[in-house]
Amino acid sequence: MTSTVEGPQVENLLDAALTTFDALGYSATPVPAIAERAGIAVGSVYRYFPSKEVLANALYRREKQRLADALFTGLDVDAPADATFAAIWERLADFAVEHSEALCFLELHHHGAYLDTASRELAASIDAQIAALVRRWQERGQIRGGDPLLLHVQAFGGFVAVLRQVRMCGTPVTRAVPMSTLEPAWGLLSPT
Amino acid sequence: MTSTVEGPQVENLLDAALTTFDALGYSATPVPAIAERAGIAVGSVYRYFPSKEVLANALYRREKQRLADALFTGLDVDAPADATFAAIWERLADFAVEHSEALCFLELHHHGAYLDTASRELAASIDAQIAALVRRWQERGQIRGGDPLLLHVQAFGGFVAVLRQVRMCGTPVTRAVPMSTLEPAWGLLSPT
Amino acid sequence: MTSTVEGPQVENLLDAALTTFDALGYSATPVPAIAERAGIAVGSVYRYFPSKEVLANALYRREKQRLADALFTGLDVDAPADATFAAIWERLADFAVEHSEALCFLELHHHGAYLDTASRELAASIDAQIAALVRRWQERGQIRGGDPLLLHVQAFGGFVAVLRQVRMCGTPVTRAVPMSTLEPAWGLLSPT
Amino acid sequence: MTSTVEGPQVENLLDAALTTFDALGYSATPVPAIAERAGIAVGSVYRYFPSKEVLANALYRREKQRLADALFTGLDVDAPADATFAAIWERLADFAVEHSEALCFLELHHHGAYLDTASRELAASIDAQIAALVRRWQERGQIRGGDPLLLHVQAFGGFVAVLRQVRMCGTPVTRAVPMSTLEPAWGLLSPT
DNA sequence: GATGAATGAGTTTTCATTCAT
DNA sequence: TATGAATGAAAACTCATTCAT
Repeated sequence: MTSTVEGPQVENLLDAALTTFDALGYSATPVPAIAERAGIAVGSVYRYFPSKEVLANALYRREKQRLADALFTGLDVDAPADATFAAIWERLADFAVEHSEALCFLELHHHGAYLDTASRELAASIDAQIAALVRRWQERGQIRGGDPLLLHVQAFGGFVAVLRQVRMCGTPVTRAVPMSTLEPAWGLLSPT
Repeated sequence: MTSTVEGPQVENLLDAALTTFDALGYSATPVPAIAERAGIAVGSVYRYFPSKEVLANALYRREKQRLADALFTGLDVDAPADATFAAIWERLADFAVEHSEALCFLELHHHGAYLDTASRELAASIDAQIAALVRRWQERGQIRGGDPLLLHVQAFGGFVAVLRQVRMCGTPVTRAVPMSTLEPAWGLLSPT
Repeated sequence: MTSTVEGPQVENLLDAALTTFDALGYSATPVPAIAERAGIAVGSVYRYFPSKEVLANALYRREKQRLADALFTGLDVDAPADATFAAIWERLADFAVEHSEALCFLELHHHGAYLDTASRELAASIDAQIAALVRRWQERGQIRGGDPLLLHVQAFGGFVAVLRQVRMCGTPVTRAVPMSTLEPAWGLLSPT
Repeated sequence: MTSTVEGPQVENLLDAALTTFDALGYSATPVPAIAERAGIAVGSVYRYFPSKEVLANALYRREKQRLADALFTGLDVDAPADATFAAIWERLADFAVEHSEALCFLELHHHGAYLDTASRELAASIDAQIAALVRRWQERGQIRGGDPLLLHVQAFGGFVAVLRQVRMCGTPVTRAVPMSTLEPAWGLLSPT
């Protein structure tokens, strides 16, 4: 279990960090900018996290976990692949509308040099869960074959790429945009 | 036409910058690290580029153009969509084997705050060409409908995501890996 | 009104900057030298001023205003020219004893390329006030004719040149030295 | 005798240095800027002068000597003070029209930290000659008393201050402007 | 507990000077 | 002899982190 700081002030701080990291990137984000957005003093940031790096890791894990929860909590994994996949993708679309910053942050910083072991392990564990689900679908013959992890990565990577593209244009992210990727994504997975 | 610095020393410098930006990201890369990798003195970097930002933009444009050339030079755009698409994807796979750093750099920095107008315009122009090709396929009824640019972004984003995933594991990038994304990608595009 | 940074630490910093600029000149003065003399860290300089240039401008305005205040506050401008002029020159001599660095800094940097609009405007405004006084004396027939601004510049320039000469020799600046310029300066102005 | 580099290329180089130092100041002037203005390569500068400092000193001495020559060559020092002084001032005015950059350079860099012994000695020697002339006038009772060197400095400082003021405005320096300082300057010197 | 001024190591950039061609 | 690319020390400036209040 990774020790996790909690409390409303912390959430506020992580929210501010997310927005700022999303806008500027990890390295280009000054801690004072996070503090300012959070409405607290710079020094207070260090009351909650011992360093910028630890803060970023806590944020990464919060968002990664949030995303996993949003996608998989109460999901019927025994339903046919197409139904389950559609359900996941709708949840993903909702998440994208609510938390587009989080999705882009996770994707861009997935390979960040600052990620610590705990963050990498959480990411690996969640990815493994997804890969397991993909493998079940493959074993049932409901989707195409191939490395389950890479299939998931390809599908998800396409989704986030579209999200980033739309956000780049300044267009507000409505549900329709991410949902437009559902059918192509299913085409990516569905058996030949 | 954007003015471009040239010469072998410049290529060497851009190569070094590519590797370093790819490893650390733009903001986290100190100019001395680029110089060291290029085997020149820090001051010499500034003989070729007036700032780190301009250097990064020159690199972005070089790689973007290289990729476009690799994918589209001499491509038979009148062939059926599946054949042309397979041809593109094979070129993409070759490019990924040779220049995986370039692909990841382009994807990660596609929305970088430091990109200047010339870089953004080049990117937009190349993306527009690709979108035009996608639209032709749509008009011929050879692939599914939907926003051509977003379809391209989704397919391409999935490819790069897989590439990044593989590179993250430390696995050397063989041709087989990127080629494994061909069929899913075609599934993403092919009509229902 | 030009925004002005204030506070005792700022005064300390400006004092240190004055001494250092006076000794080395603006361009040859490294910011660390100012910080060291002020007894603070380099980074702290930038808490108060965003750049060396802004710092130098703030200093220029502080000294220009100080000088103007020292010379003209409560001055009886209705007295005969010779009396008023003598009063000014005595104040100038006192100022030279107390703030010889400031006088030399102002003179040497009067045409500095780094001076911003606000500084130039302040200088122009103060010079215009002085020129107006000179003109009054001319209209009363108490001094010679000619461009009032240039007359003032000639008289004042002579004063500062003497001050610089004396300082260059390492002689401490006593009141006698600047006062020795009073009669020649009045000769410069007095009617033929 | 100070060793002096000579030749047309050297003159050209010193001319370029003068213009650039006058515009930017010694410290803020890059050697490449001088070379560019001289129309030669940077490396060639070092063929004539071993360092920027030596170059600046050579320039200082050339201009100081030129000025002295212009003012005093063939001057009738036995004529009455007023006549001799007027002659000097006319020569000074001519010099100002032809070489305003040189006058300002000399004045501004008169106390420059980079001046070497030879330059300081030349300056001292020339100033001493002038002071001697002033003393002769005083002994003849043709001008006011006081320290002859400081009297000269005051008169000359006023002249250059006017010149700088006019140049700052961008006005071209016509002969009328410096000549307007003659009468005030004589007033400064003339006996009470 | 919160604050934000202070710190100084680290970053980008400049430029006097050298030297291979 | 002239060149101008290369060098690297030093300058301006940033920012993660600390700590007195």
